[in-house]
Amino acid sequence: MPWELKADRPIYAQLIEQIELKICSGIYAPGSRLPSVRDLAREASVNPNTMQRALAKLEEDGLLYSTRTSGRFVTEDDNVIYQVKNKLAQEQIQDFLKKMKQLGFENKEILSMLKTMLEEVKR
Amino acid sequence: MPWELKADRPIYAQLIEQIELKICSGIYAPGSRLPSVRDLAREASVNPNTMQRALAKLEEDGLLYSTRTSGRFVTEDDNVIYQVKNKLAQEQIQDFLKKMKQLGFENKEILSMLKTMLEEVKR
DNA sequence: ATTATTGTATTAAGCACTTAATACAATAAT
DNA sequence: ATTATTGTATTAAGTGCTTAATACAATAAT
Repeated sequence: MPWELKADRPIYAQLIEQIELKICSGIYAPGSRLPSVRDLAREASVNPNTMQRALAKLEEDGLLYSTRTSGRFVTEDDNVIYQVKNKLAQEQIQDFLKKMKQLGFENKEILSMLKTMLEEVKR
Repeated sequence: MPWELKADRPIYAQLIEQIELKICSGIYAPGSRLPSVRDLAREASVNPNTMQRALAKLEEDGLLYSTRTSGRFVTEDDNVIYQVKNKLAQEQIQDFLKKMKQLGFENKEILSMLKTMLEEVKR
């Protein structure tokens, strides 16, 4: 999964989101080591400072921790990850429902449109 | 519905979205006149230039049109609105599903979580 | 005709984000 | 001990967003 960075939002915020996703989905496994700031920055075609900023935030949230020179690691605490994963999911659902209702769709419509989309994606 | 503007994204982009929503949901009815740029800007606590920028974009998309001095109006073309409404809905659904899958949820889970949330909101 | 209101354009300043270049601090590897 | 790699910090410059102040253009209302 490559890095997807759009210009309509601060890059550091997008980096936070995408790294969060990779941790919650297990792509970055608990306890595993991340590439170095410099490597991650190169990978994402981003300035190291920008990547550092994103990582610092995730560290603040407890998803990552860093040791002085051996690198930066995903937390081993499964519970922290689980909590974040569910928090993000709840937010996604609520935001989605809010937007759809603002657009003027009813619960039934939302559900049926979603089901339709799920069927289509299967194929 | 008041104006909700967060600091994590360009204001003009948020204005575009929210006005789009109001048009698609009929809060701003087809053919109806919008408040003036200055009034809208005051209403949203935003600089007139910023509001102007958002309106210009919506005009470009065909949702609005302006006459020199009698103001700015929502298009009378129901079809244009319908198209935009559905395009936005499709985007919402796809983005939502993408994020949820990246988080590691299966179709079944997504559907059941959504249903649960819909039940809760009812109350 | 005059006035007020509309959309529109311009210029300048402040701010946050981003990049760039560089340096320092700590320690694992040698 | 030395070296390389790690995270971290600093300073400066460029860019885009936002605000502010102002002016102009067109026309509906009077």
